[in-house]
This record gives sequence, C-alpha cells and structure tokens, in this order.
Amino acid sequence: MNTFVDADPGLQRSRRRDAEQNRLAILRAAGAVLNRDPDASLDAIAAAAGLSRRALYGHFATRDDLIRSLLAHRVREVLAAVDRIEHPDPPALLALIGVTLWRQVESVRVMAQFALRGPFQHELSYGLQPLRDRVKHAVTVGAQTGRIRDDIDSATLARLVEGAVLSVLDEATRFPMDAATGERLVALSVLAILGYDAAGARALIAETPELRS
Amino acid sequence: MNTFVDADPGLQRSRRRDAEQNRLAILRAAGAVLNRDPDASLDAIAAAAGLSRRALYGHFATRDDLIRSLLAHRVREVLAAVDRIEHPDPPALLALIGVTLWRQVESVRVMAQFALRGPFQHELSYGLQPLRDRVKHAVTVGAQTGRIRDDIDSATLARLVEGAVLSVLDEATRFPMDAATGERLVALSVLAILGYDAAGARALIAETPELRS
DNA sequence: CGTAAGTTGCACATCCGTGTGCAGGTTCGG
DNA sequence: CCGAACCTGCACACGGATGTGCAACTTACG
Repeated sequence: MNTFVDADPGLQRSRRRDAEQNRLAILRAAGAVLNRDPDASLDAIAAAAGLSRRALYGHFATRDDLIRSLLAHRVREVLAAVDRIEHPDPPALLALIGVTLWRQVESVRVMAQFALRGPFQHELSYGLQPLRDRVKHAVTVGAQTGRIRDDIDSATLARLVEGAVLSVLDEATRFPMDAATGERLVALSVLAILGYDAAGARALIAETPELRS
Repeated sequence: MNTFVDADPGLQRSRRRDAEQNRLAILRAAGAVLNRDPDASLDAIAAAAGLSRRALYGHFATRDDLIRSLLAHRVREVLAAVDRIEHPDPPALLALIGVTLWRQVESVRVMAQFALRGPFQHELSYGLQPLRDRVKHAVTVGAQTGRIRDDIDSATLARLVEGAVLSVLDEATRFPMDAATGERLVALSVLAILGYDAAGARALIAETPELRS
C-alpha cells in the first residue's frame, strides 16, 4: 500500500515482489474491465486479475482509491506520450496527437468514460488540462496562420477535435480494426474537422513523414 | 398501464385524465434526469416529475418498463422527424438529418446513452436501424456519385457521421449554445467528415435553402 | 528453513435501489 | 355528492455491492 518503502527499512522486511506484480495486474484488469462497463464490480475486476476480491483490498483501500490510481496512472502515460510529440505545423501536430491517442486506446477510452460523470470528473479534467491546452493552442495558432479553419471558435473547435478522436476510438472498439487503419482514420477525422477536404487531408498526411506509419 | 383503453369500455369507469398527464410527466422527467445520469434512481425521476416513487409504479411495472417506454417513445419521435426529410443531394441530406437530430438533442442523447451498454442495446439499435440504413445509403450513393469522399469504407463513414453529430450534441450539453449555432455546427461537422473543406461546406450550406435556418 | 508478507474463504454489517402490500387521504368524473 | 381512481407514506423483503475481521493456508525471501 505504501510506495515509499525505502523510507524506513530499519526492522521491516521488504515488500514482496509478487505483490507489486499483483497490484499491476489489478490495475491492468481494471482498465480492461471498466472499459467495457464503468460500473463493473470489484469482484469482476479481481477475477479478471486472477485474484480474490478480498486480496484486492490489500492493495487499494476502496473502490474509489483503485479507480483514482488507475486514472492517475493512465493520465501520466498518455501525457508522457503526447509530450514527446513535436511538429511545427499545427494541423500535422494535431493529427499526430490524435494518432498517439489512438495508440493508447484503452487508456483514453477509460479516461473518457470517467471524465463525463462520477466523482472523478473534475479531478480528471484537471489532470488532462495540459493536453487540452496544447490542443487549444495548436488550433488557435493554426487558425491565425491560415492552416486551420477560422469559421469556428477555437475553443469549440478544440473540443470537436477531442470528439473526433473519441469517435474513432469508439468505432474501433465496436468494430475492431488493425493499427494502420486506425491511425489513418484518426488522422483523416482530425484533419476533416480542422477544415481539410479528403484530398487535402491525404496530401498533408503524405507529406508528413511522422504520419506515414 | 394499459394504453388500449377503448378496447373494453363496458363496465369499467374510464381512465382519469390527470393520470395520463402524470404518466407523461414521468416520461418527460425520466428523459431529463437520465440524460444527466443514466443510472439515476426511480426516486430521482419520480421527484423530478413531482410524484412519489410509489406512484410511479402505478404507471410502469418496473424500471426497465419505464426506460423501455421512454426509449420507444423517443425513437418514434426521432424517426418521424427524420422521415419528413428529403433531399436529392446526399451530403445535403445528411447535413439535414444531422440538423434534425440536433433539434431533438435530448431524445438523441438519451438514446445514445442506452445504445452503448445495458439491457436495451440490441432492442434500441434494432429500432434505430431505419435511420442507420438511410445514413448508410446516402453515404454510399454520395460516394458513388463523387459528392462524398470514397477513401473511407462507407459503412465506417456512416458511423463516423453518427459520431460527428453526437460529438456536437455533447458539446452543446456541456457548453450550452443557441439553436442557430448548434445547427450550423452540426452541418459543418457532418460535411467535414464527409470530405468537405471549410469553404466547401459553407458553400454547400449557403446554396441549400433548407440548411439556412 | 523459518518467518513475515500475501492470499483465500467465509462471515458479517452496511448501504442503496428495486419492487410490493396496505391504510388512509385527495381528487376526478359521472 | 358518491365512488372509484389515484396518490402518499410507511413498512417490509430482497438482491447486489462495498468494506471489514479473522483463521488458515501458501509463498517469497532472508
């Protein structure tokens, strides 16, 4: 339960290694199960992790604690992945961000599910703020430089870009598709919302090496 | 409970008029409340309708019965509204359908919420099939006649159109917007996904009188 | 190999929502 | 104005999920 083991190594015996494995297994199972049903019981999650429900309480005090940990974990992953992306051209940058989110489908979807309702809404959207800011900034700059449509308020357009990505992720969940198809669809959808027609979007993808998977 | 009152008027005294009012109030309240939280309790719904929970059971046998009635009701409304739409040009038709759905935000959103998970998924998607078929057909024809992009499989594109509409409805729920803005946004989003750039979409809207609100 | 960490299974209390029964009140409608 | 239809408030049974306590077992690790 306490991550700071090194703090007081005095008389205590160290944390068992398999316990940490189980903790991760639970988080992994929680991601998978809650993605299908955000109201799934702890029993279902524990079972999916190959543990008993009782054991779960050895790692997480409450259900909320588990979900909170899961979300925090996934938010870190996603933000780290997005942070690595750089591109001078706003629309290309946004398409790249979309593609990156596609590669983290499960994390993104589970976050989206808890971002709408439940006790974690605000906490979560606070954690995702950096990502949102980046999208908004890219949209704004792109609109000013004429690379992105300016007939829609940039704050709104930024949220529509979010929506476009989630839309494709939903589609992928209901009708499984291979990685290449998914990435292409995300890029096309994002560029479409940003104001590119089909040919223009394809051209931009073709001339952006990072978008050629 | 029984809608077919006229069937056996013999010895029975007729249904009280205010009871039917209450039934409708419950359905209306259910739509509003379940839109915010699909797991809201019957208590919350009854309260929103200005009735006691106990009275609710006089109109609907079970929770499922209530939700089923609500969805059936809304599906009928939406399908009827969409049925009235006609337009020879596929992209314009799809934009019009989107705008019509926008005018039924609450119904559409509540349906979307129960279309994903829960016991009504299949039943609901069965009821909405005519709408889906129409969208798919328009997309297919549009792609064949060169009015709509053909670089995305038409079944997939049809579902992305759905997603685009829902995306705007979500946006409208979180950041309320006036009717005109909403209709414009829906039309632009749908056309964007169909392969139109910003200018092209605006042009198509301008030359389609039914899309000028 | 011994000990502590970890897991299991069970029992139990608790909470919350659903669905039902019933007595008593209010209101519509003939 | 009478009676039936409707609503209320309360009680209760029930199921499902959460969270806790405890004894017994298994496993990792020094």
